[in-house]
Amino acid sequence: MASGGSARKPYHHGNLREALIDGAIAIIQEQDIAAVSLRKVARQIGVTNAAPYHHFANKTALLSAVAAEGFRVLVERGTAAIEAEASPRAQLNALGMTYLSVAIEHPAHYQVMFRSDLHQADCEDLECVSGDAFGMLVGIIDRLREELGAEGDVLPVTLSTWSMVHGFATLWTQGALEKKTGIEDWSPLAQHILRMLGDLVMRELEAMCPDSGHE
Amino acid sequence: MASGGSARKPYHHGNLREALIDGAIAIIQEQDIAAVSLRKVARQIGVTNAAPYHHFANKTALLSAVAAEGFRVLVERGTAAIEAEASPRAQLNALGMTYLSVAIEHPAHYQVMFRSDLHQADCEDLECVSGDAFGMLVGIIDRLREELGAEGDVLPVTLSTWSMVHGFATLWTQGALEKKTGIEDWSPLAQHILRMLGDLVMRELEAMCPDSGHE
DNA sequence: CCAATCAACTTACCGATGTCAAGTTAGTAA
DNA sequence: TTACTAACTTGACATCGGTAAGTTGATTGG
Repeated sequence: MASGGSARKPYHHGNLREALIDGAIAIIQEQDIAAVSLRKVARQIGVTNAAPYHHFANKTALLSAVAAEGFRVLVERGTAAIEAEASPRAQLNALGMTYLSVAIEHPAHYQVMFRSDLHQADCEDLECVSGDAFGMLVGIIDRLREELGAEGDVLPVTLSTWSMVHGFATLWTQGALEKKTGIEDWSPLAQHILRMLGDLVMRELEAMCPDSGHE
Repeated sequence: MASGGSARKPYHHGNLREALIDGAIAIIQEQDIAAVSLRKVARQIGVTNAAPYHHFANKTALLSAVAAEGFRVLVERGTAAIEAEASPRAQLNALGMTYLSVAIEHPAHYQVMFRSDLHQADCEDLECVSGDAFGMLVGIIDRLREELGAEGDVLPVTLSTWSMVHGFATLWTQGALEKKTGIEDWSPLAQHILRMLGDLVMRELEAMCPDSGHE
């Protein structure tokens, strides 16, 4: 939507929807989820209270869009990390570190992604792109299974992986780990944990091979 | 509630502090964190807007007390579960299931426990009792280490355990796992994951034994 | 028995928020 | 030019967290 190239502020913003998403993300990055209000975002853009309601049904709709944008970044960076590695095992590790980097570098944005109480009930876009993110992990585990010749349901292994990485991310971003352990740098600890996690996945999948001796 | 035996509502409530905590928990159980407001809690108890401020500095102080109460329940049930098992390995599994039961049976209360943005900055009571909860896990891992004769830093193993269980709890209570997998009953899946996690802990600790062959 | 004290509670208010109804503006298509 | 419509504004409502100042009533010292 153009609305003319004049320098004076036009009646129609021209790109309010994206501006609202960007504005909300900016507040989230610089401050907090609690600091986000529709009125403040609108004010910063130079538009009145009610203007956002012509682009988002309510606050949760805007935050759903913010969450979706976060998943989009996660998928983008995750895909790049996966493609940079050859073996599925290395890909799993790379995806884990990328996931944690995204989460810990943008803690508030990460929280919006997983606080379902902030989301609209049935936001197709969000469900789709979060599904894509989950799909990256599913894909790696599946390639690993093929490589090893494992048979059976890999869902529990997949979910345990997601759980551990997500748990570490949330505990760290909430400050719980730093407070309890005094550790300041998350990266070495994360590497250690991802190594253990990778071993777990490998062993579980190996145990699922027909010739492994286990049932 | 003491404050004289007359049936008429007395000016002094007599036990407002605990009534506020119980009222907030009730709203959290029946509805949502977002449904909790100081005014609504006060209203249900039959007291005015400003009354809670004589017992709690602000809303976060009340929610910190609510969170602490949650950790107290967790420690109580966790301790009972641990004492019901003989081997550290079984204790680890029992503590995991108890943790997940508490979290999933009271999802909103569990969120309050780990949403540090809802807590007061330096709530000694909360830090103390949440430390006790972490201590249960630390204790089990330590007994396991002694039993196996492992040497070295067990913190990474401990944190990976906490991460996985906490991650599963948060993903489940946010509805992410149910939505992504279609699984309705968390318990069998949790048992499977806790078994894998127990194996991970055992193997890592065994690898830390002086005679294990690994460095 | 009385007066002083003090914590517990109330009243009245402030600014901010999410949301809505109704009106206004400005592009666009006939 | 006219009609239509999406985008935006105005103004309002109920509710919220929080504060200042006043009121109540139990306790205590004399």
